[in-house]
Amino acid sequence: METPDSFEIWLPLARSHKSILTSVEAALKQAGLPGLDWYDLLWELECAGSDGLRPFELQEKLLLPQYGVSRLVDRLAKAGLLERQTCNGDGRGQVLVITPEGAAMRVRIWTVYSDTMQQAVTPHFSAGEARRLAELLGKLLRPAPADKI
Amino acid sequence: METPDSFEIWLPLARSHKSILTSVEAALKQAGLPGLDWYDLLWELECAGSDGLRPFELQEKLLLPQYGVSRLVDRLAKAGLLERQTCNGDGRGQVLVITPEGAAMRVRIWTVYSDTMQQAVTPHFSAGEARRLAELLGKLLRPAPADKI
DNA sequence: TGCATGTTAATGCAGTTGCATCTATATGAG
DNA sequence: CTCATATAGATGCAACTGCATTAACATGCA
Repeated sequence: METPDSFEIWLPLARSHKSILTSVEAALKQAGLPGLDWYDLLWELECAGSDGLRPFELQEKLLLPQYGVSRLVDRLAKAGLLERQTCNGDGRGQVLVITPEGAAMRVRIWTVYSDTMQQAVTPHFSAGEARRLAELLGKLLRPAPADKI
Repeated sequence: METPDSFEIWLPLARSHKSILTSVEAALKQAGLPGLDWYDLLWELECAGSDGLRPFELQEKLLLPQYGVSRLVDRLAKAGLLERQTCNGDGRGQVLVITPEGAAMRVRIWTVYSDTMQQAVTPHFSAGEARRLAELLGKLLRPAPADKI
């Protein structure tokens, strides 16, 4: 039995990612809701609570480039979903805090997001398979064991 | 032991996808090569050989919207990597055929793509894990068993 | 044949992204 | 304190994307 090369992982990963993402974004658009980039940002802000987050912290959490965060934040702020507060202690920076409207929007997105996702993923797996897949995908995220690089 | 919900699959899937994709695109840019969208198109054309492919066939294979293919093809054509041939039998359509330059470019991209991918994926898994992960991801692509929808 | 309907592909426009650069503030050495 | 350097965030411009629409051809039916 052969060792699969990395493309036998990457290829289905990329394709299923694209296909699921397309479904979810279509469902959100259908519902007149903003896309997953907004959701992800709102989620992080909501987790951070009233302490808020600095843009550069979002950058790390969301794996976005600096200007990506800058503009995304701009749009969410214009939509009233977050508030920019001046950062005492660092005059260059700012602190981003979710508004009640932002939190409400996150929930609205969530209902559609969650639903579509469930339909796209669940039917393909038994409980055991799902658990194993989640576990294996987790390994892809964590830093690789030092001896294998 | 609990059944994981679909997000325990989607979340690491989305994150690892983004992170791997970013690595590969960065490596390609670094090497002065075009991105993966160009690669994917060239690959399909090369597979199709001298028969070529119709744009709407690419659309299905690449999971791209119609206008996406139209413009991507435009760019590749301008770069001389494919040729548009008139389609005898359907005056609306055209047949896209890869040029020798296109095939050469595909190989150049491949060396970087393949290399970066290998580094991003391989260290995380044993051979058995890799095989299992590839298998499970495959299930996500194929249509779900009818009785589970 | 003549016309209604469907299919293939292109495109104008507005919104978004990537890249490079820029401003403003912070930090540390002398 | 003063200057060099580093960091936080914004922005101009060109390229790209999504959406809606359009043009050109195909197909089927009266």
